[in-house]
Amino acid sequence: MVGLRAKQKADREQRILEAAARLFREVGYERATVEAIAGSAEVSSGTVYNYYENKGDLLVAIVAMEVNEVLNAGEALVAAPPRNVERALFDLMSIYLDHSLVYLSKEMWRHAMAISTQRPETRFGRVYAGLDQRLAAQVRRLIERLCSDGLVGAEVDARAVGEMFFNNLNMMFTVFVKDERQSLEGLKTAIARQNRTLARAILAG
Amino acid sequence: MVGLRAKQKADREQRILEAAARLFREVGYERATVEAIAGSAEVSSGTVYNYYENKGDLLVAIVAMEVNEVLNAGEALVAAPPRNVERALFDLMSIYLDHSLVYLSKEMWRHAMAISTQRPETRFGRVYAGLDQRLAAQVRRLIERLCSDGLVGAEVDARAVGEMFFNNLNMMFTVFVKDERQSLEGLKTAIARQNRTLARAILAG
DNA sequence: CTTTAAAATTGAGTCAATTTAGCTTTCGTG
DNA sequence: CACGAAAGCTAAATTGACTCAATTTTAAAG
Repeated sequence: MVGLRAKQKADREQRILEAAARLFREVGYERATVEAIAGSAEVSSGTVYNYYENKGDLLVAIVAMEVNEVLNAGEALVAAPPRNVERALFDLMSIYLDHSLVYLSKEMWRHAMAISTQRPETRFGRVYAGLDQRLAAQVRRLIERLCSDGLVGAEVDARAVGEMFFNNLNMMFTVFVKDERQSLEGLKTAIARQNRTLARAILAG
Repeated sequence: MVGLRAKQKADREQRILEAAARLFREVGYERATVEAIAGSAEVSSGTVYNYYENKGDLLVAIVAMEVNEVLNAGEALVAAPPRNVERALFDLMSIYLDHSLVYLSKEMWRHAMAISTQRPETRFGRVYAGLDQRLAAQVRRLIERLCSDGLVGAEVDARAVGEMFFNNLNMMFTVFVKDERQSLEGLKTAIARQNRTLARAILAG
């Protein structure tokens, strides 16, 4: 990172992303036109497309920040999980959920999910799917860890069970962001109830 | 349904829907322009908007046909399920999945899912969510039925368990339609594996 | 300090969904 | 049957994401 060009480039890229993040939150993803984002970052709309393939890429950059933070926080928990299966699951999911609306509004999540579904083969789609997979893998590793700690029966198919917990979480979160009225607390309570049966079933002994 | 106007109206609506279904399949949802659909139905693009709020509404009309058929087929199974929990679940899910690509391509499913996520408050979003809920309810009722048949333990939280099976199915199906290479057989095998642990855990006795 | 080529920016233009304004057809009524 | 209103149609206008050819800026060499 030397030379005027490199500095200006990084600067502009940053300004564009900040402008997008602010406008997405203020007026929503759809009503934030690329023109307005460009104007707010003091560049032309064409320049936005030098840095980001399309409008959605601006969104995935924000989602990636969000998910990377919770993945890091989750890693600490997986390394030393509570010695109680239900509690460990609840704590990990709480890390994900409590952080989920810090950078992104529900509306932004909806658009991010929609684009990743609509265009799985684009950069956006692949990045988003990759983030999802890393979350799923983390849940799976928690189960595996509890298994090797002897809290979960050794005969349990940790992979299958981990996937099921994650898929259920993911779908519940999807329903959550589609409903502006639902609260995070309500969501967490519902998921805890759903997890209970399976969590108890896999207890060792 | 009397008078020239009413007849023409029904006729046009039908022609537009048929043209849309054909073009969506032939060239894909995105490349099927409203202009082309209108042309194929021998009306102007503005007329399409008299019958359907937007392009997505054409898609939801097709999805609704699809889902209603599997709901009916599923009802028969719930009324007299196999006397084996894993088998009953597998059979119900097979009804859903085996039928899933009859009217809709994967690409059409992706767009349907995306739009319902993006705009949950529109007619499309509400209709789609309603169909999802009816499917979820059917899975839940299967569990409840197996419970009252004595195959599933009476202490089991049938609602929570049913939701978990359905959410897992739904998320696996979402991943399936995002990947053109994945086969229906592969999907069914993966889901059966995931279901196994929970299905065995809720057995009576 | 020029020159030059590569890199970056710009904004006018394209494309497809949706909206609109005005015209045409149908229908009920006297 | 003729009239006015309502319903429905169409072509044209609008909108916003995205492209691209022309222009400007930068950095390196002489």
